[in-house]
Amino acid sequence: MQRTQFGQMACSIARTLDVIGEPWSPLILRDIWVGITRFDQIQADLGISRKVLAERLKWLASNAILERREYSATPPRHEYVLTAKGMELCDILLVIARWGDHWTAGQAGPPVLYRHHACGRISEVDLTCAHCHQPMRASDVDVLPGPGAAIPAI
Amino acid sequence: MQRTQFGQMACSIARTLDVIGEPWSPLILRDIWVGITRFDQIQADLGISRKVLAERLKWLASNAILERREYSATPPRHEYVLTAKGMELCDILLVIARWGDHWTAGQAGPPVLYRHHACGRISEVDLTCAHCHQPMRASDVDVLPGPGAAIPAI
DNA sequence: AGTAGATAGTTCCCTTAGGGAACCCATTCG
DNA sequence: CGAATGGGTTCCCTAAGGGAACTATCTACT
Repeated sequence: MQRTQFGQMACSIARTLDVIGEPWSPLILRDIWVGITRFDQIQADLGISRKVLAERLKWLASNAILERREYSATPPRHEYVLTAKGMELCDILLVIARWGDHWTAGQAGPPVLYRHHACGRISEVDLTCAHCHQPMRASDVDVLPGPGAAIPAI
Repeated sequence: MQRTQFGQMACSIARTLDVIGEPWSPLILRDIWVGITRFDQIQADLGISRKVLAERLKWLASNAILERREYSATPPRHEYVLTAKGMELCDILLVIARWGDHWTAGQAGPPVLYRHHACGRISEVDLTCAHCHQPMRASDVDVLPGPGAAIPAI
């Protein structure tokens, strides 16, 4: 398909999508996040083609999102674990899941719930301002060119 | 490519990706968010194929993310505006951009900055717990099956 | 009147990425 | 020994993305 590469754009969104923007990547990340860490487990859970799964895992590992770790030498067995960089990517999943819960769950209710370690309650994320701690949503901000703006694009 | 449809999975992440998971969709959303709202403007800004852009806009409009609005009758001219549902999707972009700023910006610095309306400062989002208002990151939660969990998947 | 330009797409062909099944190889279990 | 498990790789087929050309409508200029 000779797909356009996003990595060279002067845009943090495009550059992030270059890493996890391909179909399946976020779902693979989700599986590893919740503890589905082995090749065959992920393949069975998602129903993804083995070929595509192998490609994605290799790509994510080469971008330091995942680490391929041997947990048994004989027979050689591997699992994939998140790096710190990869764990921070999962923050995005939390926000994606919240939108899906709000807009696509229907009367059945959300498929999963999130329990917050700090307070022990079933909760959801709020987006707040790092400075004033008030809600900070997409509709609450102005977007301005920053120092890395080669071209005036986001 | 006979791509697998995510919409039927019992997973809010998969269902959200079914709406905006295809390549380009998040970047189209971003453009409209920051005020690039007309077909040719978006096409020029992103360098996307006109065919794919037309397909994406039609899909996003049919999913009530965007609205196609006539802003001039003679000649007939249209722009695309975000619905409330679409504006909430942009919250995801805010978090995606934060990750990109942290991990891909390099020494040039972030390409764009975000000014928070409430406090007027250049800031970034924090993810906090809706209950206890402490930080709530992907590493701070347990994932449990919820009422809509047909299959025990996230 | 004729022509150029802007807007918003649609149509065409070509290449390549994803799907799916089969295959491979090493080790361990019964 | 044969079967099962884990972790992939290889093959072919189809459909999705890229890119350029084409269409259509109205406005503005010469």
